[in-house]
Order: sequence, then C-alpha cells, then structure tokens
Amino acid sequence: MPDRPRYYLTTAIAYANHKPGLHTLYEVIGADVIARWHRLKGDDTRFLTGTDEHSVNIAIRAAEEGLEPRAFVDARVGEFTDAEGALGITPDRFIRTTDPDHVAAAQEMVRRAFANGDIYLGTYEGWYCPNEGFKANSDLHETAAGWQCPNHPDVPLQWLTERNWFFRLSAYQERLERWFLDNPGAVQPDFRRNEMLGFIRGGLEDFSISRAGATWGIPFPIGEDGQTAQREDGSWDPEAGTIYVWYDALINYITGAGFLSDPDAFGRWWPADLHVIGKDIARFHTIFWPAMLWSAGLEAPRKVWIHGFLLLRGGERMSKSRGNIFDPHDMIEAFGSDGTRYVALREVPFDRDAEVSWEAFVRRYNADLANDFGNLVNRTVSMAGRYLGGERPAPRTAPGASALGHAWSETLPAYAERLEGCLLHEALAALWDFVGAANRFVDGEQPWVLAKAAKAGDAEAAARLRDALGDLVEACRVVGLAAAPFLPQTAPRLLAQLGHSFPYGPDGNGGPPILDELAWGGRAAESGTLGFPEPLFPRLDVESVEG
RNA sequence: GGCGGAGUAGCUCAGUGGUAGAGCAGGGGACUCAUAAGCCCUUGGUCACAGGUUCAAAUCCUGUCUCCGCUACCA
Repeated sequence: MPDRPRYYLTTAIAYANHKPGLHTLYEVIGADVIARWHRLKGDDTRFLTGTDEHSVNIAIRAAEEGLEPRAFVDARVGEFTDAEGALGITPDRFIRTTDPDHVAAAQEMVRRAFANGDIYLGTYEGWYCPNEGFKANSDLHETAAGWQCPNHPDVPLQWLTERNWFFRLSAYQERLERWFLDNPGAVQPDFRRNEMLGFIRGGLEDFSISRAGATWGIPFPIGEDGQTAQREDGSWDPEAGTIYVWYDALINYITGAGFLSDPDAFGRWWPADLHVIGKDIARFHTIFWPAMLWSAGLEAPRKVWIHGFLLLRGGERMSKSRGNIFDPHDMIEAFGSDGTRYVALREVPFDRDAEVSWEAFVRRYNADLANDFGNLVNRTVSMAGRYLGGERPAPRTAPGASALGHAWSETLPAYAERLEGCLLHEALAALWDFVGAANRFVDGEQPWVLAKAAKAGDAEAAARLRDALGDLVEACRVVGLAAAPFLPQTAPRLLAQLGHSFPYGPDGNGGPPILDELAWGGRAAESGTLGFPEPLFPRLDVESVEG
C-alpha cells in the first residue's frame, strides 16, 4: 500500500467543569472541518478531541454537587460527547486525562524531564484561598482591606509557601526564540505569534509542576529523594503530591498519538501537524509545550493555530460561569447540525474574536444556506427535472466552454488554500462567491425561456438549455462536495438529488481523492437520474425562531 | 506603565500615494425556474480628531482621543 500523507490534528481538551456551550464547541467544529477535509483528500488523518479532568477546581465543583470527582467528570464527559455527536464531530479518539495510558504518559514525561535535569525542588509562594487553592494576583481583587478572592470575598486569603517541583523553562528561552524565528508558520496567526515572541523575549521563569496537597490529579512519580514515588504494592505515595494540571493536560496530545502505548503509531503521528486552540491558552501551547517536549527528547508540534472568542453584543465575553452561552442543542434545533456548523464558522472569523447574536445567525442561515445555496440547488434540480426529464444533463467540459467551469477553476484553489490555512470563514466566502455566480448564471440564461422555445421546436434553444442546466447541476455538485467538511450531512443528500453518489464514509474516509472529484466535469462521463427537489435548508421565519 | 493592533456605509469588514468599496440590512424595478427565494438598480461615508509631507493622503509622518490584545502558574 503506497504511503499516504498523514495529518494529525487536535483541539484543546475541554475543561470538564460545566456543560459545553457553543463557544467551546466552536473550536471543535472548526477542527472537525479541517480533519474531514484531509480525510476527503485521502490523507491518513488522525483527529483528537477530549476532556481535561484533573485539578483542584474540578474536585471542588464535584464536592459542591456532593459527588466523587470521578462521577462528576463522567457526567460532564457524557454531555460533551453527546454534543459532539449531535454536531457531527468525528474524533478518531476522544481522550480523557483520566485514561490510564494518559496517566502513564504524563508520569513518563515528568521522569524524562527529571532525567534531563530540567526538574528541581523549589518553593512556590502566593496568595492562597482556602476554598480554591493558590490564586494569581490577576484573579484577585485589591480592596481597602487587602487582597480578596472574588468568589469568596469573606474568606481571608493566606500567603502560603509550598514545596514544589519546578520545570526549568528558563533553560529553553533561546531555543524557543530560535524556533519561533526559524518556523514563522509554527505559531499563527502572526499577531499571536508576535505576542508570544514578545513574552519569550521578556524573559522566561521556571514554573511549578507539582501540587503538594491536591489529591485529584495524576500522582507525581518522583519523591523528594529523587527516587520513584511508587510503593511496592503499586500505589503512589501521597506525600509526592500530584502533577500540576498543565504538565498533565498538554501531554494528551502525545498520549493520543501512541506515546508509550504504541511506539510505532507514535513514530507515525508525532509531531502533530496542527493544534487548534483558543487565545487564552496560547502561552501554554506555544512556549511551555515545546519546551516540555524538547526536555523529553521529542519534537515540537508543526503548527499551533490560535483562534479568538465568541462575544456577545457589546463585546461581553461568553463564559460558562456567566451563564451567557449559546446552547448547541438550541442551535441544532433551529438550524440543524450542518446549519449550526455553518453559521458558527461563517459568522466568527477563525483568526479573531467576533460578536455573535441569535439574529445574526438566523440572518446568515437564511441568506447563505436557504436563499443562496439551498434555493440554487432547488431551482436547478426542479428545472432540470421539469424541462429535461429525469436524466441528468452533462456539463460542458471543453476548455472555455463553460463560464461557470472557468469560475470554478479559480474558486477551488482559493477555497482549498484558505481552508488549509485555517481561514475557514474566508474559505466559505470564496465558495459562496461562486454560488452567487451560479445564481446570476441562471438569470442570465433564463432556462424557462429556452424551454419554451425548445418546446416550440427550436433545436438551438434545446441544446443551449441542456448545456446551461448541465453546467448548473455540475456547479451544485462541486459546491456541495467542496462544502462537505462544513456540511457533512447535507452533502450526501445534495448529491443524491443530483443523481450522484457520495463516495465517502460518514467521517469522510474511504473515498477517492476529493481534489480529483472536484475537477469541473469530473463525473461528466457518468449517467445519473435526478432526484426530487427537496429544500436542503428550509427558510426560517425570523419572528418564529426563539433564541 | 511597556510592547502590539484597531478606529472606513445602519452592521461585519476589504482597501498601504492617484475620483471612496463588498456582503448583509433598507428602498425601487423587471422577471417567474425556485424555499415570497434569485436577478437588476439604488439610498447611505468630512475614511476617529488636529496638524504636516506631497501635484495628489483612508493610505506616509507627528500629536491627541477612544477601543482591544499580550504583559506567567483558574483552566
């Protein structure tokens, strides 16, 4: 079997403390589109999503609900996988930081850093909220009475010191800066890259990677004496503490590639081609993570893409704690799974923040999906069926013969380039420019006029009618197929209406290279029977749709 | 405070020296294949403000105002 290009991409793992909102799933939808695109291209693709389940905060939340941490996160994980399923997300593995192979991987990474001399015992100092643990100054309020925890203003903060293991991040400052300079595409978009570069140049401090008191976490594998913290019965010495969540969470990306558990797989999948993450965790992924990998003798990821946030009107940040989230289930009910995927990725540029609103989503759905694209397919299938019978008309494929074919030859490369460059909103814009061209083509050709003339015996009109409708059917085919990563449920239904098959599996695997399929006239030689024109995206009445 | 970015039509944005643009929203029209969709036309802007350079500035320079991002251990 010839080697296919491989493509390994991940999302950030979701913090399993609340049920997921659209602002969390947004990133997963975008990454799923990229994963599907690579599968459709024929790349050997591995896509990882999952949940981050350790930390003191999780244990506190669980206690608030009267649950053991494990039972608490199990429930959260179920909500997350349900939401992913409802949105057509297709991870090749849904990883949990409580998975046994991940626990082993994180502990091995600590051992490797220790063996490399990058971990040492030190003292961590900071404000400590008895209810939440150590807090950064930026998370606290300074009042006349001193510093306060915003969540527990009545509980006095304590200045505590804790004996912790530290990771020697400072040792990697020069190598990190060189990595940024030598690989300008590794951290993107550019303005995020510049921010991270500035942070590096400002000087890097070592950071603590263990938590002494915490019990809900991965046991720290090394004791203060430098020996293993594992006891003869296999249990871990609680005195060694647990691994700080970031030295746990990031490692999921290599666990999911087979680190430790499957060295052959790991050799094939690592380094990852793409980590898709939010701007709030850019530093961990572009600075801490490469250094952690290098310390263990592994390669840094090839690319980290940093997206923005969904904001409410006025720029207010959406967050679980404020409760001002879009519930994905409400959106799926209104727009369907594909409609939700589309409006989220079209309304929010994948490289920056955007304000979103229910009204804007409805407008976008109606304008792009119902009116422009859905109606194009509907009028095309309807006319072709009525004027030409059930046989699918063939497009004009001779060079220069079809204006739409020519337009497509410019649309496709632009679409692919933007998609592979993570500019998903611009990829859709390119595709929809072509949809507009197809709608204008209909009005220019006026097939209904040609049909009357043909019926009256005008052979020239009959030929022109057949050609125009052939081009239009082909335009619908290539757009529907190209949009399949965004609209995975719609694509097969659309192609069926056109009398074409959709030669890919539910996750996009197993078919011919999509770039071959997307050539204008790529299936022109095949005959087919048109299906019934059924609206793909029913228009929504703005008044009747509740947010 | 430091570094970086932004301020252009009601909204979202493109436009880095040569007569202000797109999409959406609003208004009008012709058509009728279609999901009252599509198509055509159109209203709408002292390009944040003030200076400066230039034959010419949204664009280059200086200053001011406003907003935003980053400025390390919640994740």
